[in-house]
Amino acid sequence: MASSTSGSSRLGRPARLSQDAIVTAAQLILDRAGPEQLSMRRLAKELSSTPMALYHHVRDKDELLMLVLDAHAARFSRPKQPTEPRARFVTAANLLYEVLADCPWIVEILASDDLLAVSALWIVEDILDAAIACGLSEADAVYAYRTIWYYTAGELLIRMTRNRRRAVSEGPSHRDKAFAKLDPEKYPRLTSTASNWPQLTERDTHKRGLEDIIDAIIARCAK
Amino acid sequence: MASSTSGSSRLGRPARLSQDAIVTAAQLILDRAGPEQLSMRRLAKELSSTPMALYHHVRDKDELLMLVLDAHAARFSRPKQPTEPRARFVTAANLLYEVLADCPWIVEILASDDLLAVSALWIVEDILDAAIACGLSEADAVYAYRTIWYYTAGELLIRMTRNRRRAVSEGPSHRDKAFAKLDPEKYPRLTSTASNWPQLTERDTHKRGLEDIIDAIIARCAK
DNA sequence: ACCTGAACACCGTTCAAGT
DNA sequence: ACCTGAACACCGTTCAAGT
Repeated sequence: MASSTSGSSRLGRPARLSQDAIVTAAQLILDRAGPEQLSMRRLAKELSSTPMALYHHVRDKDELLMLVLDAHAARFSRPKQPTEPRARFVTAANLLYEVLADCPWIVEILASDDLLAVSALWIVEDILDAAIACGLSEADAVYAYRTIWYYTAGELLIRMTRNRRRAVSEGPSHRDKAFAKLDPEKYPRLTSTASNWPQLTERDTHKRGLEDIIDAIIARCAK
Repeated sequence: MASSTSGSSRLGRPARLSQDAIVTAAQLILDRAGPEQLSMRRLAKELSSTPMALYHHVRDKDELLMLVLDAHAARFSRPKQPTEPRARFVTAANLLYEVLADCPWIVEILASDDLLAVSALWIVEDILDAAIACGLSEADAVYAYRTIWYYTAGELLIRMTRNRRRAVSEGPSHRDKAFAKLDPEKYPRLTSTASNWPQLTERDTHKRGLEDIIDAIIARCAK
């Protein structure tokens, strides 16, 4: 009875679904339609299956998101580190950002779990290692990592919500409208800097921020 | 026919609901039950009303959240600033954190809108002003504010999701389990710093991070 | 073991109607 | 003007049943 299908020498009939197929389909939805479009129901539809079939391969939605992050991080290979300690630190920290910057759905994971996909652990490892190479103690290295992580997560969060807004409504954003009716008497600084707020080169700016933070931590820990 | 109720000299009958009452009730739910418990339906129930009645006083849930943030920020009075520029900068930046640190529901707003509640504008104003007093250009002041804001938002986001986790399940967190089965060969730094990760004095640590960031930006912009 | 259909207990929001 | 009930178009997840 088994393996009546032509060519296949596997035992039993193949499962219609697999964790791999589910994760791949989820990534497709996230990339094409955004995180708010990813529901178990829609994912099932995309796979020509039923919502409940998914729960046979994945514990719940949180685990699914974690698996997606894992698959994403696995696509990045661990690069060779510069030898000069500070450059190594900056490179490692920037990589954390680069790995996450292109996936807007990451916020969904941030909001539901720690960021510790197994495939991404080497990023944390490299940052800690670079920090220690710069002369920081282990406790200071952890502190440095955390500062960098907060800065990065915050940037991602804000940028993603701005993108979401833009996608939803084409009109002026809440912030634009708020700026428009600022009282210059009460808020002179906000008024005069208004033209500086529309930001452009986000990636470069983030890297500059990282360098500032790293230099500050090195300087304080050295003295 | 009007004002047949004893004592009241108002015209017409009083509205059963008001924006104020709705916002107050929403704050109560957020403080007592957390952001994931705040739904229009539950809020209506708390007010002995129907979900749809709310929409007469509030455009949608996003606007409601914004109003809640506004009411929260309005409870803080603008403090006197120190005269010394750097101390002013640190104080102003730290205040941004203090205003937000006690409201775990803030993340819900971060994820849905810019943080520009009208009542909170003076915080941004003070940070910009302090930065300029430290000798930064207007463009650099905006950059400094943004760096501080990302750092703060990231900290809030991560801390809040950790609290949420803890509230849901009492068992060891995802991160604790991940640390437990780390391969020391592959991740020596992560392994040896593991004991440094359980963090305690978050508020002090955040302030230290702020000082580091501020010093770095001042230093780079000065040279 | 793997999958299905129906159901549970929710969401935010719209619409047409009531006073 | 203010409020209501019913409905629309969704969620994640559980349960009992099918092969």
